[in-house]
Amino acid sequence: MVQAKNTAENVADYLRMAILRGEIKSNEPLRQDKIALELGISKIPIREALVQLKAEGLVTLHPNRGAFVSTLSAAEASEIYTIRIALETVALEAAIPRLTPSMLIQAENTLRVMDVETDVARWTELNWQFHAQLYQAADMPHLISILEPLHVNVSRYLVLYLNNLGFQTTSQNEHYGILDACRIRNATHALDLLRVHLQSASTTLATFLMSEM
Amino acid sequence: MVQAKNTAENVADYLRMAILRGEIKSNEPLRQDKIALELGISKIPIREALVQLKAEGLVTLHPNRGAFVSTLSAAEASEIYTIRIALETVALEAAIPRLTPSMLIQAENTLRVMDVETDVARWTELNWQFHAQLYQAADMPHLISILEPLHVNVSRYLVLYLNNLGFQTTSQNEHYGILDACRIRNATHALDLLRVHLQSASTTLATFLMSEM
DNA sequence: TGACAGTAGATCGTATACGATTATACAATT
DNA sequence: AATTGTATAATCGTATACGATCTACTGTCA
Repeated sequence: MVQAKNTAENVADYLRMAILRGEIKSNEPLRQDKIALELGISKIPIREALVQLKAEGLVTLHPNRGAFVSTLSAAEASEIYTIRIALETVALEAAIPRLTPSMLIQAENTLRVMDVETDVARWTELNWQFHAQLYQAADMPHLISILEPLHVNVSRYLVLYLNNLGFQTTSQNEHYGILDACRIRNATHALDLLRVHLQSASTTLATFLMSEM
Repeated sequence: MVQAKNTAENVADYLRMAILRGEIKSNEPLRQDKIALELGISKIPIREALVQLKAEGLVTLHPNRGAFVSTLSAAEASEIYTIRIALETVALEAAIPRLTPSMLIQAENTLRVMDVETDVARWTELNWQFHAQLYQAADMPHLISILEPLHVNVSRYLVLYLNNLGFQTTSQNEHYGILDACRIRNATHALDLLRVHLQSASTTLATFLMSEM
């Protein structure tokens, strides 16, 4: 059954996408009246959407002053990756013995699509899709629901420099390596590769964030 | 600066406490009109509070049907503890080299208060306070903000059987052990004790939840 | 000139009102 | 008896309206 979404959830999706695609930049205010006018609705569902986005870490709410797109400091980015490494290794470890052949094929298909995807925002979506497909087998929905916003929160910065470097190629090689290790059920190796994969993304992002500020 | 809270946040605090103290039981509906009448306010801030509590995992929202206090299955409880073990060991490891003497004394004071606390709801609050005091030194606010709702979400079940067993005594012994290991900066030992501590809480809770359902 | 008070406009926060959706009770039908 | 249909009540969702708060600007006074 597909849950019918109310207006607030649709607004949250709309704003999340706008933030992710960089259409609304860091520290920019999200004016309730303005968004309401834009979407042709009232402020009520927008306020609820903002509470939701606050929980995801995408916006910061200042009482009586409004909502602002949150900024990620280098320290915060590194903290998020530390959390991701801790949780994603747990997820992958639990997943590996449960991965079915069809799951592995689906994950590989995602990588194939990523190989030829040029839109960076879409590429980061697929990036999470690949990881999530593997973690799905762990059957830990709560863990996934914690990981997803963490991924979203850093990926909006990743898109800013993805074009420049050979990051995508390196990242893809690491992805194929992880997938191969999963296929032969070599958990130790898969976890090592995943740690290196996330760690390298972490340092790349931290370096980028420091150079910007 | 102490953030001035708006009505929605106060409502969230009020409802969270009511759920935690068992005044509103699992699966019970949270009627917007009823709560609004009770508190003498309108539904608008209540709806925002419910979105917040949904993010914390305390309530489940069904579109057009209302909000209900969420239930924890044995599987979900065990998943939450798996997440907590992964994250709390990371936090404690980062914290140990940074713990100051005054922090250690404050944590010990919390344990002393717990020794004589008879109200179980208050005891679980202090329990989290003890853990959080240690983790604070890690300087990882995002990690703490993920851990807190996880702790809150299981503690409302812990209070249901805390009275019966010798759980509190065992738990306190483990707490003092962890604190001692922190004091002598023996990270390996502290992490081992923490893992055992959480694991035993996990199995106790899982057993309890299965016997209830 | 610089600090401050006062005011106007922008924006937020929430009470009220009402249409939309869902639940309930009960009659009609098979 | 079980099922379907319908009226009614309960509840949710959101638009509108307005008071409260904040921001920016202006003019006053030292």
